Amino acid sequence: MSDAPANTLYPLPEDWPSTEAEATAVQNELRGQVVLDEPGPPPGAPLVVAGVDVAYDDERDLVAAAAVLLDARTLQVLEEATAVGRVSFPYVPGLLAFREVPTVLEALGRLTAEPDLVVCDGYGIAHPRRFGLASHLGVLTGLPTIGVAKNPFVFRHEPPGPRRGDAAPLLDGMDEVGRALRTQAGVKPVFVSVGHRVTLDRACEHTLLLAPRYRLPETTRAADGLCRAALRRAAG
DNA sequence: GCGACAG
DNA sequence: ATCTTGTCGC
Repeated sequence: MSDAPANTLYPLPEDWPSTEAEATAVQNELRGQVVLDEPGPPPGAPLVVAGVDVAYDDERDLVAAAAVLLDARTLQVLEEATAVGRVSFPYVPGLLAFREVPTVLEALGRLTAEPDLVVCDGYGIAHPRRFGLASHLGVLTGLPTIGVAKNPFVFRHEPPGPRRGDAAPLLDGMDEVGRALRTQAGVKPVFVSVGHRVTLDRACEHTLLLAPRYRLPETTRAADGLCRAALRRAAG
């Protein structure tokens, strides 16, 4: 019972860093592996989309991750997986991946099917070194990924229009690295960016299709509920 | 030096 | 992220 199934599908790199200096060096090294010239899975197609999220109990040094598979067309949950581990990295803005990725990879590896797209909490290339959580998870798994964040990070933006689907660019100089996207009329936008192997246009289309009723994508909502439950179960 | 800062 | 009750509204 104490032996978890080996994660041969999405192994954690052996040179996983433990200091901030090592972590930023890893980001600068891996950022070149992000693929930005693939369109990614077509929005509206009968895809299997994964949502991943993590919950923490710093007091007990516990972290719980969840990976959930949804039918992109019906938004019904197809499969759920969780993993519990120790908090291995402090929260440092810009280094979130080193806190979340190890346990997320474990949860993803426990799924019996591979998703066509992974939706992450946080940013992809809209990041100080263009290598946020979603891009990191994409490069390590090879899967198409996008980031849907709840709050602004390093890039400012104009307020998007009031209607569902309205968006405003997150600009890094001349580059549009993400979008503030209104998923519900009159509700605070979410912040979408490309992770790996998906265009920004499609990332936003997927986000809208996954959020027909609430501000956040159903993938994120499902994963959030599951990792919180897993954490409570692990903590007591 | 000071503030800002995904989860 | 997390600490946290009730309350307004569909």
